[in-house]
Amino acid sequence: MTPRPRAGRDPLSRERVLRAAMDVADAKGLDAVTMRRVGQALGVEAMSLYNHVAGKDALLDGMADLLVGEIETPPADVEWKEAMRRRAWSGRAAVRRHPWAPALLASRPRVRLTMVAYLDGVTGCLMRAGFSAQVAHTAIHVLDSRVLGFTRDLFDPEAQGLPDPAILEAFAAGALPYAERVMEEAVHDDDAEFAFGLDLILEGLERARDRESGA
Amino acid sequence: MTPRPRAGRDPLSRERVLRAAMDVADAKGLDAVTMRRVGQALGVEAMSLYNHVAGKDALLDGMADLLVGEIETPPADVEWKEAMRRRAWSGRAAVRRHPWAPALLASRPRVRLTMVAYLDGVTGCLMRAGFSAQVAHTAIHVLDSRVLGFTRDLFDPEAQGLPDPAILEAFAAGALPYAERVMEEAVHDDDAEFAFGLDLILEGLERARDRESGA
DNA sequence: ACCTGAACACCGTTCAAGT
DNA sequence: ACCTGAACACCGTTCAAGT
Repeated sequence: MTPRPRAGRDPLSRERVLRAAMDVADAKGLDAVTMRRVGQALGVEAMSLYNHVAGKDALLDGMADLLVGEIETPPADVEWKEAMRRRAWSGRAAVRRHPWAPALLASRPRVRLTMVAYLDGVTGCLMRAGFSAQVAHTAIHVLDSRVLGFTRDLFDPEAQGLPDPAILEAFAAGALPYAERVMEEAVHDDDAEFAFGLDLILEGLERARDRESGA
Repeated sequence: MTPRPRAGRDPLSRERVLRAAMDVADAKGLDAVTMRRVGQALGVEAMSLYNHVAGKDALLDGMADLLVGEIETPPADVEWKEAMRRRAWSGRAAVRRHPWAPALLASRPRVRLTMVAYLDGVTGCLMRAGFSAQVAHTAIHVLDSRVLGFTRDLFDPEAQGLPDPAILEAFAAGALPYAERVMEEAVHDDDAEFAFGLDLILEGLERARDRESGA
């Protein structure tokens, strides 16, 4: 006697809306993700989506969150290089599945909690392996742009506008311990970090070159 | 007796249209770049822009080109590390001036000639310093995402759709000699390159860590 | 509680018309 | 040769109305 949802169709949900949006993006590109078209993919009018998503912007944020969620998080006891490799390859595979990912992530005006959580995981992995907060911070900038390209100076309180309240809550709850340590312990000299990361890569390149021609 | 352009206003031009679009993006963000608003910034109706730009997409491509053009190209006799640093810092400064740059570059569906030319310059700098095409190729992937994030596998003929005819012309004219050598000489094993670049960075990080804690 | 239809302001683009 | 006004199809979003 419970009122059945209309003939054969599964009921809408935030999850289903976001998945449909990702499907549309996979099939026809990011620009094809319109409220009307996502609705159409679900057999529903565009306006129905607003019952499950605040608007287009929230829909895009939700897609970004699901995307970051597709990156494997290796258990804490995996050796650090192996863990970094798994994450990197997993992120790369996600971008392969969803070629619109870099454009989407680059277009999001605000850092999302999912992104900070992801970076917190990376930071933790490095710091448990003996990296200082300073070097871990640089490592993130170097490694991350390599895979997803959504790194900004997440840990610099002055670098962004008003942060997502959910991020502040997570910090207050102690849910992002490594991110917190980076904020407290690392010197936020953007230029120095950039120079450091750059030299680090350049030294690696030079060694690779000499190894190749020398041996 | 030459018919004067309308009272006081400079005549429109492709250059002026693109500059106005960049100004709008600088001031109000990339989403604010609409034909109507760019026209407004020039004191003109939106439809006038079509006399100087094929459409919105061409306008965005033009913005991307101007952006890449803002990156300094050091003379060929500058020592390679110094040249790489100058380019990197210059690109970084461009992104600082135009925060919408990563989103714009990530959103362009096709590689532009300006981008290939830029990468050709980088490749040349490295190869003149003794790098193999293989290592130079990897170097580009590693270095470039660090700064602008527009690297894709430019040199793999199968990796993209139909390339811009202007790019093919430039190749045919021998204007991109280093890009050509990379296409011919480098093995296009994307996975192997990714692994190599990743290990290169990881080794660098490990060394930085040991240097810090050891000394 | 969830979905809809009509409406509004805005978008890219076409085209015939102006000068 | 360049600019314009009106028009078209499409967009995100609001809101009153349906069930």
